[in-house]
Amino acid sequence: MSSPADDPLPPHPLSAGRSRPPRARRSLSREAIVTQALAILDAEGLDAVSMRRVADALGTGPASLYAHVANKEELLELLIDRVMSVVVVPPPDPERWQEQIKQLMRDGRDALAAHRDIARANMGVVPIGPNAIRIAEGMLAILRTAGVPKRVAALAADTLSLYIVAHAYEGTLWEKRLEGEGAHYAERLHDYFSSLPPDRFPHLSSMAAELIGDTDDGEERFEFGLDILVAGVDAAAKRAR
Amino acid sequence: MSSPADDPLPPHPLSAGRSRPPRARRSLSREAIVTQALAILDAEGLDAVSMRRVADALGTGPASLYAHVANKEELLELLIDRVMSVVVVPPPDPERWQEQIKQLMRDGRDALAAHRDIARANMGVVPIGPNAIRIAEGMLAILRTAGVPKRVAALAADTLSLYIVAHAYEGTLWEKRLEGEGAHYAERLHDYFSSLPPDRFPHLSSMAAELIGDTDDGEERFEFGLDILVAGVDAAAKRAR
DNA sequence: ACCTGAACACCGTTCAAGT
DNA sequence: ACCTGAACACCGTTCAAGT
Repeated sequence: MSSPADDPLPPHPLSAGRSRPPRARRSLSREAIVTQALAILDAEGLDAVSMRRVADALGTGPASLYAHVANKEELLELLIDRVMSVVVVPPPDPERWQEQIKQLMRDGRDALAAHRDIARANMGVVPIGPNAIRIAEGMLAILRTAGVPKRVAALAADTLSLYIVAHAYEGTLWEKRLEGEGAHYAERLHDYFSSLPPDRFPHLSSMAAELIGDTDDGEERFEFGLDILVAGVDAAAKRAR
Repeated sequence: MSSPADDPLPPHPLSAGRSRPPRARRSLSREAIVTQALAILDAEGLDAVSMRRVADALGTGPASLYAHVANKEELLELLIDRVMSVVVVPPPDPERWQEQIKQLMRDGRDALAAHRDIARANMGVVPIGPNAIRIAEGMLAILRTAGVPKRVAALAADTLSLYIVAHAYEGTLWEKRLEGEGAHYAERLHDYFSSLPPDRFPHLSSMAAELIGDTDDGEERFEFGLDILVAGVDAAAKRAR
């Protein structure tokens, strides 16, 4: 998960005697800090990504990071943008706009899901990094090219982004419960719903199976939301025209 | 914002000489702890709700709380359930199910919005308290009575709940930015989008006004999502039948 | 300009000891 | 059974001092 281009290299042997740049080697950089934060995120999860842990992994103290990032919030914004860099946006095709929107949303969800509970950090942030705006531009391009009015497209982009992040976050929570409380977590939840008094909770008690679903129905739940949202945007666009 | 019924009362004068219950007065209780946590939440926000602050406000140390709540997560779950207690669920009316769902979602959003950034805590939790299951039962009752199939109703309840919490949380973030960076935050964001190079970001740069909206268009954004989601559930239900 | 050690003001949780 | 003081192992951030 390391990004070799970001690692500081040892001095190149052929440049040994040559004139050095005026200031000594910069052992830290934004890139190196974000790369190290990503490694910790992937290995141990978001809670392990502290200024102290990142600094420690870089062989320095937490105060040193503040020469390169304003604070932890900025570090997390940079980390999110790094994670989002893998999402590619397609050239808009008005004939297939609904499928293009869905695929972009799946890709965004996958990018977040590939890095533990990074989605939790994304919840608390107005994403404004280079990749965030690149993806937002791509989503707006698909909607506008398909004839969705400006205001509807803007509202839709907002709602769709919210759904991606919220669903990715919900998925990590589910995983956390499963690993934390053993594989019987879903089973215990199912039993709890089933055991509710049917006179007061007729629906909850009889719908335990549907509410819990399989252990691995996150994909179906995500697609259900995708269908609903994209169909809703289509309807809103037609209404607005 | 205090709930007098939860405050420990001084000994009643008429009961002065009577036989006391076997153990000394219990100065702490779940109810008192949650009430104090709610007061701190309302006064200073979620970040101020720490075990130490709550204990301090109750005149004791943090360790004392652990006799009544398992950990901070449980305290936050109890707090969320307290906040949700104001939401009332209507008797299902199949003729008006879409409006009933929307109103229930507005009420849930309002309950969260009335207590600072409590929505952030709600993001990280599978709500299972008495009020959470009461509201879930009410939502499922509306959907099922209107003829929505079980599986669709279960998926819809999940997606709708996610939207309520995610939108409430997004709203608190916006407020935090506005108060933290002054009223010019929206203006600066608008200028940033406008200033993006139009050749690379034609849509973002030309849609700044639509994307930022008025300072107070949270209500419109929420209603937009409500329309889309409820219409989408209706379509999915019809497809499934 | 960049980096550092040390400190400040906090966290959640545990545990032995008290009543 | 309930409560407590003290400690453990952490946090993010600041600041004077170094180079």
